[in-house]
Formats: sequence, structure tokens, C-alpha cells
Amino acid sequence: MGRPPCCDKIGVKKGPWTPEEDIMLVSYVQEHGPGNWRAVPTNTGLRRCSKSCRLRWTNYLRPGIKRGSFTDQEEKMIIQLQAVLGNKWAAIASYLPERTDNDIKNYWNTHLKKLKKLEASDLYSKEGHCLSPLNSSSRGQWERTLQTDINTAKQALQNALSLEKSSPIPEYTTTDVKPINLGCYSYIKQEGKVSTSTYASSAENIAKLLKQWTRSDSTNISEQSKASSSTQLSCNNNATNEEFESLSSFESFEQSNSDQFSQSLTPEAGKLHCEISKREVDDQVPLSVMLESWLFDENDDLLI
DNA sequence: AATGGTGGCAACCGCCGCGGA
DNA sequence: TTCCGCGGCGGTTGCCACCAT
Repeated sequence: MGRPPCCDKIGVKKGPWTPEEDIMLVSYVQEHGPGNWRAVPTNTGLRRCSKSCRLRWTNYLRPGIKRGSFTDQEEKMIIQLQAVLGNKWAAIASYLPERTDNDIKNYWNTHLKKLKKLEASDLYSKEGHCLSPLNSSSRGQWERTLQTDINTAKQALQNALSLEKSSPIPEYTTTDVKPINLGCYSYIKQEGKVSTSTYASSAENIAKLLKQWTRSDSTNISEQSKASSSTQLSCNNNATNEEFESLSSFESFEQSNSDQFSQSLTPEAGKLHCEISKREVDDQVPLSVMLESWLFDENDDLLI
């Protein structure tokens, strides 16, 4: 006998979310903040499971989510963090705050897993042995493999971080996939033409619905926030005033919820995140140094 | 033009851990 | 101390769009 379902299955809607449902959820979270998901369906009138609401928020509607293709730096970080942390997608996602664990998991399963498999088979054929720890002949050999993995991870992480420092904003060529933030939705610009998913094409509709509840908040938005928003939106000539206002509202909301981000991290990652935030304010210790010291600590733990 | 195959991604399912009663 | 409910996480599924034949 398993645990009963988190919510009554009868009358609970499943499948893709409609823009109207998104609006209901977003406006509720805007008002009450993320949390107490159990109460969301009853308070909003959404015929959705509480888990579904939380998932929709964290994976799609949450402000600050970057969509579109992964950059080289992101890919490197995912590969190396996966080597160190394993399939701890939430932990990995905590180092890529703009990406959700679901996104990273999907990316790994569709792109990187294949890549790693290919590399592994290549090594297997070249070296005539399996690198899997479970099949290695001795623990010592496995530890050496692990150590190599960790060292590689650290190296790549440092490379990625140094790249990040030199070019904090990814540059896109005309052939690159270029994500354009539009509130909680993203338009993907590819090879000069703007294409949207069927869902994202409803963004204007969403913006109209958002208009009502953003009006009251928009008066409190700082000029700085507006400036950064307009920079992002300048990519899209079709951006409406309503969309602009909704985005501004989201950004101010995001800032107010930065504490919740650090709370959502794993204990280890949370500690690191807090430490990084603190140190960065206190004495500007580079992120790469923090990560490296953390990785060294992890190594010690693993090899004891 | 039609159809089958494949890849990508959003969403669901079930288990686990934590915190409160 | 135990039980229960909730939120979080990872694995998996199913739908849809794109591509090749």
C-alpha cells in the first residue's frame, strides 16, 4: 500500500498548461510568494495538483529562467559538475541559476549522455578496458580514475569560470540560437528569423492579462530596473508596453526573492552559495577560488 | 504529399527527507 | 518518539515538431 496521491485525482487537470492557467498561478505567487503549494489550487481555483503548480512555477514561470540553447561554458560546467556530483540535478542547477534542474536533466539526457557514451566507448576500444568503477579490477584503480575525473572537473570549471569572467554576456552570431527574454516566456531567434513555440506565441495574450495586476506594482519599479528591462526587450521590436511593464514587475519581484533562491539550494551548495555571496561582498574573493577550495574539500571527503 | 522515425522538452509519477504536531 | 503531511528531487513518459525516405 503506497501513500495516497498528493491530491484528489478526480477533477484534477493534467497535460500542458494554458496561458490563462499560467496567469492565475503567476498572479497568486506574485501576491503570496512561492510556497504553501497545497493551498494554491484551492486559493486560485486552478484544477491542478499542488505539485503540478510548483513544478510549473519552478520550471517555467519563475523569473530569471534562461531558455534556448546552452552555451559552451554551461555545457562544460554541466559535464564536469555531473562528473563530481553525479545526477544531482538540483545541485548542478544551483551553479547555473538561470537554468532549471529539469532543463539540465533534459539537456544531459538528450545531448551529453550520448556524448559521454561515445567517449567511453572510444576509450574502451582504445584502451581495452572499462572505466566503470564497478568493473575495475581494484579499488585503487577506481580511486585514481575518480581523482582524474575530479582534477579534470576542476580544470574545466576553472576554464569555464575564466571564460565567464572575460565575457560575462554570451555573444551570439547570426547562426546562433538567441534567446530573447519576454517576461516568463522566451522567443528563440534562429538564423535571422524569430520563431516561437505554439505556447510562447501566446505571450501577447498573457501580457494583456498581466496588464491588470502589474499596473498597481509598476509604479514602484526603480528606474534602474526599467533600464535593464528595456535593454533586454530592445532585442524584440514587437515587444509591447504591457510586456515591458510585466517584465519590470517580474524583475523587482525576483530581487525580493533572492533569499529564497539560496534557501532552495542543497545543504552543501547552499553553504557555498551563502559563503560566496558573503565573501563577494566582504572582500571580493573570486568565485573560481571559492569553487576550487570547495572542490578540494570534497576531494578530501571522498578519498578518506 | 504522405508517412514513419527521431529528438527535444514539458509534465507526471513515485520515493525520500524534513519539520511540525 | 512516532506519525503524518508537504515540498523537493530524480527518473520516466508522452506529446509534438522536425526530418528523412
